[in-house]
Amino acid sequence: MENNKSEGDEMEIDLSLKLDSREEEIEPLNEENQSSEVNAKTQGKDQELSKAETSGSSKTEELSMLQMEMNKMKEENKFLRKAVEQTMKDYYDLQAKFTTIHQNNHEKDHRNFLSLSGNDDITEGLTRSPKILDIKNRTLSQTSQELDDIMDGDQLGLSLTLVSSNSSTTASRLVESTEEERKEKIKEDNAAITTQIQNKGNFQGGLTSHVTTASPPNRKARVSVRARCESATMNDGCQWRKYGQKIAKGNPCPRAYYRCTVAPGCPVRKQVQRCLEDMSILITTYEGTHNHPLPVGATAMASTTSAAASFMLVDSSINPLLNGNINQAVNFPNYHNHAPNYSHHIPNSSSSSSPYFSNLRNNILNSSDPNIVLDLTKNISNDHHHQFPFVSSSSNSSATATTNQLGQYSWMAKLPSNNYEGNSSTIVNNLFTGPKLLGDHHHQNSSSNPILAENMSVIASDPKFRVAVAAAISSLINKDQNHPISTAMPSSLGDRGDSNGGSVRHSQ
DNA sequence: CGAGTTTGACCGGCGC
DNA sequence: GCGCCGGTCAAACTCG
Repeated sequence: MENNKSEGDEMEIDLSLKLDSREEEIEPLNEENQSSEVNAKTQGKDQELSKAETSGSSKTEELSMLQMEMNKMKEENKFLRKAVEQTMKDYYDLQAKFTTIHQNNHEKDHRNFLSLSGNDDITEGLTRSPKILDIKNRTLSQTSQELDDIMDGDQLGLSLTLVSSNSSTTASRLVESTEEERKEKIKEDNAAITTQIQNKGNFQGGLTSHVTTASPPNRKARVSVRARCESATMNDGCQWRKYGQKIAKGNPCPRAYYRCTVAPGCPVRKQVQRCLEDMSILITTYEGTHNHPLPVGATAMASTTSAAASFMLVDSSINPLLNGNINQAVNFPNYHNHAPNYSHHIPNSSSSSSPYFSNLRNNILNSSDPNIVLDLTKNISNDHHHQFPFVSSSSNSSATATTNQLGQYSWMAKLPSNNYEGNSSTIVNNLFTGPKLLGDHHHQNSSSNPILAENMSVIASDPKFRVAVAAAISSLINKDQNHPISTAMPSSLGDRGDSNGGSVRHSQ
């Protein structure tokens, strides 16, 4: 199977995802067709097997087997391609909104507060939006209080905080700080730009991203991920070598230093440290950009990383259509099947030259030193039945992926089996069926759409997703700071364990 | 024996 | 200038 190399180059995403654009053009996505195709394939496979048993392998059978393999790959490619396209499209939209907010407010009050509440009810979304927007015109303390109220409230589910700081706050200190400390930091920093995207409702996972910028220029962007992880490190699909360990001030837990060993001279490093307040939380900080193609396992997450970036950058307060609509925040394939009017912006394949990308990057990079902390630890451990089985079973993740590419999207496993067997489009569409469902879910009854609720929590609690989010942002920032040699850093695939794809001595 | 880990030493930035 | 601290180096060690 061949990669669509030209497209991969343009998309700035490692398309060892094996997209087949030609097939895509010839066969527009059609769920019914896909279903019938899949059925036909499975039937054909059975027939092939029986033939092989009776008459042995012949060339014809071999050909048909290969053809089936090819068809299967085409299906996967179709799905992945949709995912990438949707990711890019949504990303542009979100970036544009972020830019607008940033420009409108950074002069008066360097703080923006965007909210993506899980309530998808558009009516309520409209009522919430003015409230959120009004924060921008409040005093700093008022804004901080607002932030605290929201963060402390049960509505907190998914949040993104972008902090543009003039202080000398270092990334490591930021990592070490607790949630309250970070909030405190936000309060104290008059130059902070805070973008908070929230998803209330039953989204169990919390996600907080802080982009902290310090004065010294030319510092590498960093992305820190706070995630619950029992193992020493989280598997992000790359190979790491530990080169040091230190006891950092303020945290008796040693901080381990790793550097990427996938390619010699790769500048990417990461720090791993346990959270002082909660030893079950692992803080992983990435720095630098890979100077090599990512491993196959890592590139499989490339589309997810973009989705994650978009996921955090939605400005629901501007666009009522986006309000509380997780589906539009996360770029999952075929979304426009449900919201055709929203698919107005199919991304230009040259993302690096896109003004949207440039603007977004500039917004962050203008602050000199972007550091991002992704906190996805909230409410995750409290609801174990929402945990996706792959999270705790690291090796299962990749094993599933070999069965089906969809297996790499661990959150899909919560879908009804009949959908899963049907086709990927149905799976995705059922996963996020739009604002209406989400809103109903929140305001009416949690049982109104238990599948959706589970899927939401699964997404946020999946370590892969967390790392993917970090990778997306890190990649975005580093592309401007460093030479955009590679794709998102770091891609993730699976939890730590024996799935590192290399020597057992390779650290993850 | 090679690759990865451990751990004390070293270096540079920063604040006082 | 001095000390603190984060980050890195590299020799010794461990492991398969």
